[in-house]
Amino acid sequence: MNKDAVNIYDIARMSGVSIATVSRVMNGSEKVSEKTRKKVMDVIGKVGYTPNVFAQGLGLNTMHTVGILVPTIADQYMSSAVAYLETELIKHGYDCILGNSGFDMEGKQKKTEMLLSKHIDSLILVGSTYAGDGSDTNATEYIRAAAKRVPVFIINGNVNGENIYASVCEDEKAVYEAATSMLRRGRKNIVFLTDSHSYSANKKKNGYERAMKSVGKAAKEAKDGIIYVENHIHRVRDQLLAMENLKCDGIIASNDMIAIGAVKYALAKGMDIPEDIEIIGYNNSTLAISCAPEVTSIDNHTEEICKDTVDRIMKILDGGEEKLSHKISVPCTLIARETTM
Amino acid sequence: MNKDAVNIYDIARMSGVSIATVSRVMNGSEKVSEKTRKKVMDVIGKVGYTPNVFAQGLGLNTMHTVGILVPTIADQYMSSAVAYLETELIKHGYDCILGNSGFDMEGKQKKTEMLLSKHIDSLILVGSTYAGDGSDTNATEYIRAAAKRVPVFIINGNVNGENIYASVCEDEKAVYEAATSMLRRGRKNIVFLTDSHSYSANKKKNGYERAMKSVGKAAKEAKDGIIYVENHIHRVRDQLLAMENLKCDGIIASNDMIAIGAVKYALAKGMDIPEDIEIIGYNNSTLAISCAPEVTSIDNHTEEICKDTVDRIMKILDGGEEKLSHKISVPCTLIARETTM
DNA sequence: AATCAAAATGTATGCGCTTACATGTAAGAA
DNA sequence: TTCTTACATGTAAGCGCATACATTTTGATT
Repeated sequence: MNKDAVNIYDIARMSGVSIATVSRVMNGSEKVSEKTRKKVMDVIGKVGYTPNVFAQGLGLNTMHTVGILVPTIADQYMSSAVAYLETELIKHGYDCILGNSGFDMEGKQKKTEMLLSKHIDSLILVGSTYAGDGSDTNATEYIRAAAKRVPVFIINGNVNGENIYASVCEDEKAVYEAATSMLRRGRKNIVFLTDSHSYSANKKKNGYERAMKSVGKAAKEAKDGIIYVENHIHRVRDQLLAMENLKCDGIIASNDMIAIGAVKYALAKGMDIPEDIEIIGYNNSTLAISCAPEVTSIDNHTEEICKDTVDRIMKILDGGEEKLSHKISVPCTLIARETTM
Repeated sequence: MNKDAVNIYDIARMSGVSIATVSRVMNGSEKVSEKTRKKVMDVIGKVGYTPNVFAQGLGLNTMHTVGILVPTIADQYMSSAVAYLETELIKHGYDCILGNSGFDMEGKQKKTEMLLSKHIDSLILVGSTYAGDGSDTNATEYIRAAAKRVPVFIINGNVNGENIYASVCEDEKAVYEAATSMLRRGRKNIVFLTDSHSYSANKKKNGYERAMKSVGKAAKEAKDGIIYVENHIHRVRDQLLAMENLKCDGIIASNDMIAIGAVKYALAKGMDIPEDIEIIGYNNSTLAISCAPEVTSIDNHTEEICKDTVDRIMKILDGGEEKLSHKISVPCTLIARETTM
């Protein structure tokens, strides 16, 4: 069906040179006289030749392509990250192939295989480097395997190993500070809502627990303040409404979707926001400002992290094997809105 | 960097057969004795051989890959469409390559080239088949060019031509009915908010205009009810607030983001929703329920359309050249929530 | 004009795979 | 046992390109 028809031999014949010369022209080699270059380019311009990437790849074993793996693209955070990454990669002449893995190990593994089989030059994993069930045992095994083939970059996840590089945001600190500021404003019962056991979710939980302990709560009490919910506005609301002895005046959520569920809960309870209850979301996504009241949220600088990640990829791919630090951290920023005092 | 090392010759040698036999085993040819098949599979299982897709593609000129082009993946509608498409394509053994084109013609054209150069078996365009400025002159030229190479499928867009297939939703009708129902409830001043000149946006505008005319409004008046805004919650709100002589008791928006901007406007004005003003969004996305009050929205059945599109692609790719209708329509559904009576 | 270095161009090989065609082999028929 | 046939396997060509190496051309120098 896809018939390119015109190949390098055609161009060579039509412009009266050898295929080597055509190849040189295509690749901008400097060992071509201006005259023949022009001659060849004219022919190409006329008949519209595009090199066959398969043939190129076969010889060079590279396709100038980066694979991006996300658990699901139908998520604000993921899709915006992909958009940033793609924009940045294009600038450097790289295309990207997307893999939508789902949250389960098997999907991730299969999609990683798929991407590798397409001879990507590097692999980017966005978020969720853990299996959905929280197990970590061999969850990272497939990542290490991938890293034997191409450099692997992880955005907001963490796996140590040869040829693996991570860019993370300081989630632990951000949640700790958010919780601490609530405490400072006199909140007594703060809970943390999350739907995930991902690396990043765990960091947030740690930040929450640390803040709770810092005001004298027992470890168990701090842990009990963590409530697992589904990543769905109405389900969060309903789950909280169903918890009869839930008494809280502060909520921190691991993403904005959940935070909005919390807002709906508070509204359903007839509480005043932020007087009766403060709520802080995460990711500072469009969702945060779509709600009324608009939700205070922690911005994790996705764009910055993505840009930085691409820069580092290029350092490895283009440039020499200059040593890169295997992990960099970016601080988060609290964006105050109407759900906090 | 990416060293597969083990190739078909290795496997052939290790299992004491010819490369042709290995190839037959890999491709499930029936002309292989059970014994040798097993022998080869054992070796493959042991050393982990994966065929080089370049080499395969060179010979076969297909990569079992479909290209998906979106103006931007950082958009609820687009990203969910991509997720549906990808899920469906995988089931049929096809991978997908994503192209993020931007809304301008040049980007679309370049990205289309990129995707085609990757030897996709088919191209899917999601939404926005028009140039951002509303011009249509040669906007569709690149699509027709692409269609000469592979079958092109358009989701929620419209281009006629050989080898081009479109799946659209009945936007015109949906908006007409939404507006009509508002009118029936006694609304006098209904406006339509949009940020786009896309095919689908134009259909919605037509539906609005038709509804207005049906209650005796002049053509000009109907046209004046269409207000162009930016696709950003706060900017929509501010733009509406800035229109001093805007008096309306009904708003229909071409997507949920804009609808929420309208909600914010109404709230800022101190209006009661839906008593003083009714608001209807479009796409029935997560945004619609993230707002308070939750926004009535028109569901355009993205999942259904995507599934259907993939089915049709497969009919063409796998099956024979059975004739497909070049355009199918799916009706929309109004999901009533708190912003309408 | 003769010489030589540098620049331009051409030739030929290999990348890993699929597949048409050639060859070999085992089972059934005579 | 010998021939036939169907089935199993092997051989080799070609997909389109980049590139090392070989060859030719150019132009500067003597």
